Amino acid sequence: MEGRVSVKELVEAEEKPPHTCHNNITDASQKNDDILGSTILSLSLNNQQVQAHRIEEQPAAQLGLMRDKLEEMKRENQNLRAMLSQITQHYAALHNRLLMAMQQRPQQQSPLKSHNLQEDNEGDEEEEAALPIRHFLDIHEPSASESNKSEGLIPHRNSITCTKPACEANSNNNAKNIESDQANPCRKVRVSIRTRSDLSLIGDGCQWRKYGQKIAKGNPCPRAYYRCNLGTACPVRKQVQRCAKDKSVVITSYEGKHNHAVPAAAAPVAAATSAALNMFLSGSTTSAQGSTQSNSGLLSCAFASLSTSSSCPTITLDLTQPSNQHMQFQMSASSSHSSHPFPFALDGYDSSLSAKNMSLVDVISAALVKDPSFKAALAASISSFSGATSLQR
DNA sequence: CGTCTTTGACCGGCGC
DNA sequence: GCGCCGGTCAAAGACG
Repeated sequence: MEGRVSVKELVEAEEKPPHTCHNNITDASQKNDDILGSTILSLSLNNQQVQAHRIEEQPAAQLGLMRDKLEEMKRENQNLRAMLSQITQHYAALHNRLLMAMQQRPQQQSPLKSHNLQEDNEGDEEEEAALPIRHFLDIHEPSASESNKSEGLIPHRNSITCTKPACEANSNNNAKNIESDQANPCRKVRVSIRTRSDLSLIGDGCQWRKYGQKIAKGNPCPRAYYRCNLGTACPVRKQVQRCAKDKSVVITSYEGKHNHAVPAAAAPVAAATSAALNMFLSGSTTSAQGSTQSNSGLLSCAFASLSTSSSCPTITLDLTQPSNQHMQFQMSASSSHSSHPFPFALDGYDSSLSAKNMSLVDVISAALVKDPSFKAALAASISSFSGATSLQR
């Protein structure tokens, strides 16, 4: 049924600006209207044919079937319209917040002033609501030493966070970093995908250029560094390393968001990572106003326990769990002891897929197609994750 | 010859 | 201040 909005379309829509998303759903709604029209037309044509040929058997049953289909499509149309209005509302709210943030930004040009301002305004909800970007920059507290060493994951450094008095002396350097990171805030969150594969590099549809390799401490397997080779100066980077504990497990970590159109083959992975980043960002802004939906208590607790050794937030999609035929979805802060499985399981996901050396695209596509709630759960968990991070402040 | 990979050097952050 | 470590750079080599 070409008028229906597929999971892939929704995922792609997530990456696009709200107005594009709006247009997509409007288009889909229009498509459904068209289909409704053509169905009614074919229904009447069928009726004419039925009358013309005087077919006595089955017309009633056939008519009833088509009426059912019509009703189903009407319901779907209503759902789409509801989604459309919801997205319109969300877009308006986000747009307002963006405008507020833009208005406030000129006041924080001096980083030292900004830092002091942050301290001075603790508890001032109105002020915090107006500074979503700084919220995002401040919530990440890297800890280089306590990283996810057992899994071969490394913390992402954040030169912005300034918690030590000595750090204030370097506020000029931090100013540069703040500027650069505001220009590229997407590198704050890492999306890590664990898959079981014999291949050294799992295809994900994108074109990568290797720019380095290191043997990290605590893991004899080398870690390879890749940079996205599509588009000009694409900020997306990826790290590939085998798990120290289980060498059949490949950990692929993505950082950043593509600044160009990704090939269709890479869309599922790009969408998963991009959606994670987008929702982390939007969740962060939402949490600034204290209205984050904290619908994942376990997850919030998991992150809340990280307050002492928090580091680069990592969203882990574990596609290696063969035991329960579920896809494990967890979020961590690059700290093995503090990462807890997220209580979401994707029913029907065949974990044997990953054992067949499928590409990440295949695995994630399968996951997204088999259960659309996967994406919804991803969104919800990220929202609560970012909500929890702001609560730590 | 152009592109990609390899690999040692370098840089910056962090802990002691 | 020093050493460790993760991340990045860039020259050299490999490959088609």
